[in-house]
Order: sequence, then C-alpha cells, then structure tokens
Amino acid sequence: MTKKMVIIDGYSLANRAFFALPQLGTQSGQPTNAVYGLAMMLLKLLEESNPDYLITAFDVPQPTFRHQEYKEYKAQRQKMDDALRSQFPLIRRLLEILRIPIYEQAGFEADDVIGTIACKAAAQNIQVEIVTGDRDSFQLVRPKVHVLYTRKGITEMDRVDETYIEQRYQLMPSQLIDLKGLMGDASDNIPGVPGFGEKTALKYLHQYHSIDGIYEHLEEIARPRDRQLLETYREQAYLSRYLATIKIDLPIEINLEECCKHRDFDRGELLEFCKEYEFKSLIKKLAGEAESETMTPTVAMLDAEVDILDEAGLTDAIREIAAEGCCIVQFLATTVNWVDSQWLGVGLAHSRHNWFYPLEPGKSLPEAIRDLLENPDIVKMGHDLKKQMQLLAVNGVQLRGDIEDTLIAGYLINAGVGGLELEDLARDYLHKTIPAVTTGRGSRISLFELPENLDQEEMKQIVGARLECIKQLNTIFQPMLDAMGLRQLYQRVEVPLISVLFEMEQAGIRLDVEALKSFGEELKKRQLELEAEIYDLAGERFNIGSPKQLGVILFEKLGLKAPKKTKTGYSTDVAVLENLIHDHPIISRIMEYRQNVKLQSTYIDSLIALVNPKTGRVHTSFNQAVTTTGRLSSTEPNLQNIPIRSEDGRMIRRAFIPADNDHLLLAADYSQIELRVMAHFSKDEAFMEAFRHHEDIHKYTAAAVRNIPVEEVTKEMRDHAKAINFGIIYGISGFGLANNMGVSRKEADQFIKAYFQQYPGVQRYVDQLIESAREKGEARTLLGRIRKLPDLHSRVFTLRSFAERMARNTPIQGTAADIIKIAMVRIGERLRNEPKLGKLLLQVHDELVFEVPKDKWKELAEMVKTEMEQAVQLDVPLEVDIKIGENWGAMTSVKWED
DNA sequence: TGAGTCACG
DNA sequence: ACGTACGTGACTCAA
Repeated sequence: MTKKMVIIDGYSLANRAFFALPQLGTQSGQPTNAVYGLAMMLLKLLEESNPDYLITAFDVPQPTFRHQEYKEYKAQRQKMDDALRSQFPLIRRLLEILRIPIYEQAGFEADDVIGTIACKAAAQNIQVEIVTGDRDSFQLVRPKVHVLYTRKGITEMDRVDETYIEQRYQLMPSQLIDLKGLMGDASDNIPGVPGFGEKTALKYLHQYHSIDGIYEHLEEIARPRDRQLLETYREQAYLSRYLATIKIDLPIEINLEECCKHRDFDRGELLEFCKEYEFKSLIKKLAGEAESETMTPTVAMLDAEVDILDEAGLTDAIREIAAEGCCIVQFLATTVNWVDSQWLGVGLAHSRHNWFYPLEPGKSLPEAIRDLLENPDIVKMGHDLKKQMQLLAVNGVQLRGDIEDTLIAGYLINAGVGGLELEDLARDYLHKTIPAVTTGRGSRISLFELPENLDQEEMKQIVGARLECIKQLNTIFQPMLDAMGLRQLYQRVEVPLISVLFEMEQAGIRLDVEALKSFGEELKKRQLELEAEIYDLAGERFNIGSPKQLGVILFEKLGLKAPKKTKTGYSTDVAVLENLIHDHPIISRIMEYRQNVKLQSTYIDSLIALVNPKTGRVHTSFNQAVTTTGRLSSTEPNLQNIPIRSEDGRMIRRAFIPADNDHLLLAADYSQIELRVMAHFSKDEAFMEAFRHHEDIHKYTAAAVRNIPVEEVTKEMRDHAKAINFGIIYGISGFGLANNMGVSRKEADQFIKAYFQQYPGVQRYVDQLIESAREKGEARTLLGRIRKLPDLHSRVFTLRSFAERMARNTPIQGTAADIIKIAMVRIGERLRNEPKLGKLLLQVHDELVFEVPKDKWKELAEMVKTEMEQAVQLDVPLEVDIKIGENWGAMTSVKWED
C-alpha cells in the first residue's frame, strides 16, 4: 500500500488562522486564535486524513539566500503582529504534544524545506499532501504531490492537483514560476515585469510556454508595449523567476520513524494544554460529552423552585396568577402538529412562583387552566408562544390576551449568535444552564417532541427552570428593547404578528391532491423517457441524480469542457449546463430530467404527504425568528418557494385552490417594493420621479443609462437594466454582474458607471450605508431592526466584503419585510373584526394570498390594497397589484370601481 | 452530516 | 491583487 505523508506549512497556516478567526484569548490576555485554529485543523486532519507520516515546516526568522540575492525581497512585509508572534511558542508546544516533528533550515524558507521533503518522499513512492495557505507551493504539484489550499476559514480546503492547475491557469505546475517571474508578487515584493498582470502573462505563456520561450520569440510579439516592457525588464524577469523558484535539493534528511509518532500522542497531555489555554470546544471534544459536563462547571445551573400542582392546589394558584395579571406558560408535549398534538404537562407561573401540572395525553385541560389561558385580560408570557397556541388549538383551547415572547425579543435583540432556544438565551444572557432532555448521544430534544415515558420529577425540574428562565430573560429583554430602539418593532409589529401567523397556519390552504397526483404520473412517464434517452446518449446507465457520476460522464467520457470545479469534483449546475447546451444533445435532457425529478420529489410527493387528512389542507409553519434580515421563512412544507417560473412548475401552483366553489384565491403583491425602498432611502430624484410617474422601472433605467427614449428600449436592454437594479440591492460588483448578465467584465463595469452617473443619489446612498454601518457595527431597517455586522472591520478581505454587501442589502430587504409585516398586522386585525371578508393564508415576502368568498372579493381587494399601500408613508408611492383566480397558478390581474 | 443543486422572493 | 451578487428550505447523494 502506498503510504501517505502530510507536510504542514506551519507559519502560513498559523497566519491564516490568526486572520480568519475572531480574536480569542485566555482570561489572562494571551491571544490564542492561531494556536486554536491550528489545533482544530490538525485534529481534523488526524481524524479524517489519518496520514502515515506527518511533518511541519517553519521559517527561520533570519535572512535567506533570497534576501542575499535581492535586497528588496519581502522588504515591504509589515512587521508581524505581536498578537500573532506571541503564539508561536504555544504552537511549538502544541506540536510537541502532538509529537509532530518540526523541520526548518537557516537561510531557507519553509517552502524550500517543504519542496525538498516532498520531492524526496515522492521519489520513495509516498503520496504527499502539502497543507498551506500560500499559493507559492502550487509549483510543487506533480502526480504524487498535491497541495491542500485553505479556502475561507481554516477547515475548508481545496485539493490542488495537476487538473486543478490546468483548469485554473491552463498551465503545468512547473510553469507557475514563469508566471510569477512575469507577474511578480506584491506580497513578497518580487517585481516581475512591470505592467504585466495575470492576463498578459498567461497570454504569452500559453503561446511560448516559458520565459525562455518568450525571449526566444521576442520579435514575434505584436503589441509594441509588451515587447518594449519585456526588453527593458529582461533581467528583472529572470531574477523574479529565480526568487519564485522553490528549492527541492536542500541537504535535509527525513527520519521517517520520527514522523509516525503522532499516531500515539498522549490525549491527556493535549487535554491539559487545552485547559490551560481555555479551548472549551476542544476540551469538550476530547473529553467526550459526559465528562466535559462535570469538568467545566463554569456555568451554574439556573435555580428554580417549582411545585407539582394537584387538583386541590389548582384554584389557589390560578387565583394568584390572575391577580397578578401575567401568566408564564410552558407546555410539554410528545408531538405538536395540526393532526394530533399530545401534551404531557403544563408549567404555569407568576413572578414569585412556579408550578407544574402533569396532563394526560388526549385528555382535556382542567376547566380552571382553560379559563386562565382563554382569559383575554391576563398577559401570556412564554418562549415561542405560537407553537403553544397550535398545541392548544388542536386540543380546542384558544390562547388569548396580550403576549410577551422571549423568542421574538431575543431575535430582535440579535441574540442569534448562539442560537435562540431557551438554553441558548439562558447561557448568553443569564450565564446559566437549564436542564434539557437529551438523546442517548447528547443532542437536545425539543420540549414538544418528548418521549412519552418521561419521569414526572424530571418534567417538573425542566419546566420549573424554563419558567424561571423566561421570567428572568423578559426582565432583561424589556429594557434592552427600549434602549436599542426596538420597542415599536417588538410591540406594534412582531408581537401582534404572532397571532396573525398563527391564524394563517391554522387556516392552511386547500390542495387539489387528485390533480397533483395525475400531474405526478405524467412527470413520471416523461422521466422514464428522459432516462432512456440519457442512458442511450451516454452509452451506459448511471445515476443521473449524482453530480459526481454525472460529472464523470460529461467531462471524462463525453469529453465536454468542464468550466469550473467544486470542492469534490466537477460542477454540473444549471449555469454550467446552459453553457454546454449546444455541445451535446444530452445536456438539454439532463436539465429537463433535473427539473422533472425536483418537481416530483419536492413538490408532489412530499406536498401530498403533508395534507392534513382532517382538513384536506396543508398547514405550513411560518418561522418568525430565523432570517437575518427580518423576513419570514416557511417550513414543512415551504410554501414560499412553490414553482412559478417554468410552465411545468406552474402546474404545481395550479393545485393550490380555494376551499370550495363559492371561494376564490386573491393575491396582492407589492410592485418593486425593494427598489421603491431604495428610492425612498436614497432620495435620488431621477429614481423617485420614475416611481411617481408609475414607470416600468427597469425600462426606465435602461433608457436613462443609455440615454435613449423609453420607446427604443429592447427586451435585452431592459433585462440588463433589471440585472443592474438587482445588483445594486445585492451589493454589486462588476464581476458578479458580468456573470449574471452574460457580458464581459468591462461592459459590466461600464454599465455600473453609467448607472451611478444617472442615479448619483443611489451611489451616495450605498456608500453611506457601508460607512454608517461600519461606524455603528450594525445595519438597520426603517423600523430599526438590527443586523450586527462585526465583520465590517475584519482584516480578511472576503469576510469584510460579505459584510459590506450585507450592509447594503439588509436595510433594503429588511425594510421591505418590515412593511409587509405592518400590513399583515393591520389586515389581520381587520379580518378578525370582519371575518366574512375572507382569510389570509400565505405570505411570500412581497405577496399576500387570501381565500375570499366570491361575492366579497372587491371588498377584500379594496381593503387589502389600502392597508398594504398605506402601511408606511415613503417618499415614493407603494403600489399593490391584485390578482384573483380559481387557483394559485392561473391568476388574473383585476381593476375595479367602487 | 455536508455538499451540491434548485425552487422561490 | 484579493474573489465576488442578497435572503431562505428541501431534496439527493455519498461518505
């Protein structure tokens, strides 16, 4: 068997970890993020890759032969951050504990050491993997030597082999030194040929293969500028190549035996090390779940006194709660869904006491408790009350009264960091743990999916802690909501929305199961045809659903060109397939096959399975506390991504129907709400004018950017303008836009430039968004909803760029979410007063779907349109289109007179 | 369990 | 020179 050797580029990885991870440190102030990152990586490597030989290489902090040859070498390098420097002694200790030998050589860099060892090992038929965050080592790649190159973070790696380099540069690994000779390298201060970037350098290398080749054919080079530059900087080019070349012939002996020792390092020793430097998650990992609980008693258990209630005590307890006017509620259940929900018990509390009342599954609630819960004058406080409203509704009880919900408050306060379960909030805000039910393997069980045979004493403790926790959290959260300017959003929007969403979930939407089934059969037939054709064209049977197998068929067997790779192999997504559509008849069939199978599995089989047999309707769950922008999400099933764009997909939508022949579906959607929000925020005159005159905004943009009359705008021009408008919302880049529009980068850049010239207010606005977000560390929406963006200050480009795009997108997407939520609350209220008008069933981000009696649709339309358009007053009008139909797939726009 | 893919706004 | 659109959830494959 071939042996495997992994060589770690110690400095490079420590550096990566240092910049990629937050600034962790011990209580005493010793920074540890690089050590921690390296430890995580090494352990992962040992676990997953399990190499026979493991080695690290380090730089020696002394001038190398490169400095002697070229004084400016790495001259511009900034001095190493002290926070990083101080971690190297720890890193050496860590390696010692893991028994991984360190190789270094004065006068040379780690790369030279790595190169030498890799070549020697490969010569002995050992498979070598170099783990590094430095592209320089790509030149070492050959059949037995691969590079694992860190992508974002520290644990994600790209495997760089010859194919990778061929695809990335269209070069052989050995040509990379020529590339660098021409391009230079700013970070090492290698000059290269000034004026030569990657594009130019690659062009000539593809033609003449090497720097030598280029100079042999210098007179053939057509562009005078390039020829001139090459002539002038000939020596510099050769010097640069020399500096870039990694040595593979240092006088180093590897002691293979020494490189196996990592296999029996002392876990206890490592554990001690982790404890000393407070690597909590590593301690947990090393010690195993059970042990770590006892060893890290850093977080105390939340104290809670709780009594078991019996019939006799019930009246008194409830009288006390009613007198106080606020009831904390926590149910326990084995299942909660719209078909059958089984409770196991209920916790009730007021500010001074907690009680637990066991319930028998299937039996009804004691009268006194029901009265308490249904009393509209008593405030109900809890964590995720919507879920408990569902549990109660299925058992014929209606929760009434004002609401305080710690899930919603926690969500707004942005507790999201460590999760929003009660356990998470207790840990983050109370610094306490609360008992949870766990599976044998330690993962938490939801309080609504408990096993039936739970011990009563255990339930009592769990409920008691939760009641207490909810109370304490609420005490903390209320002043926080005020201090953070979230009071209105919480009290006027999110909390009232809980009940609206509950009513929508309870209403559900009717599904034409028969239609869906017969469409499913059609799809199945077509699927079989497609399968046969695909196998025929491929010349063999394979699993079309496996991207891996498909990649092999397309790019190896059929010899199609693979334009991009993913971590695990060839990419075969739609963008890739679309580009290949004219190259092989199999492509279009694969695309249709994918679509077909997607429709069947996601939208037919599983949708049918989720129809409630009692009501014949599907009841989704709207999650109010998941998204980072303030949007809702929908699960089981997700009714916010029902197909509409393709004709086949639309068939699925047609299966969503009103309750009976006397009803219709009515859809009300905001027209261009995000762009209107942007127009409002930016105060850009041209943009606002367009909306005030009810223009087609994309068409208008196209005309403005190209300086032509609106009538001359073609469909393609409009599509381009649309792409830019979206691009602005998403945090545009020339590259991304070019990709999306299918034009060159240059053209895309020009479009953006023209766009900003036409809409200078928009440019000012997006710039200012980032600036103010950077100052405050957060982005805010119209109603003050907060998204924390600490990465705006990150030193890592990728992270910072992500954060900047979020800073631009969140206020827009989030404000749109705010607006429709306000409208939903108002509409919910009005429908509660006038239920005959119809029911709100669904929200799809900028659209509301209603079920309405046929003779009431105008009335409902009128009301809905008004409430949606008047939800907030912006500097541009909000516009809502109303459609009605016999199903959700075939809706007609309507106008009406009153 | 994570990655890839794809449905929606 | 970096490496790129924003926000979701569900399904399938392959370890």
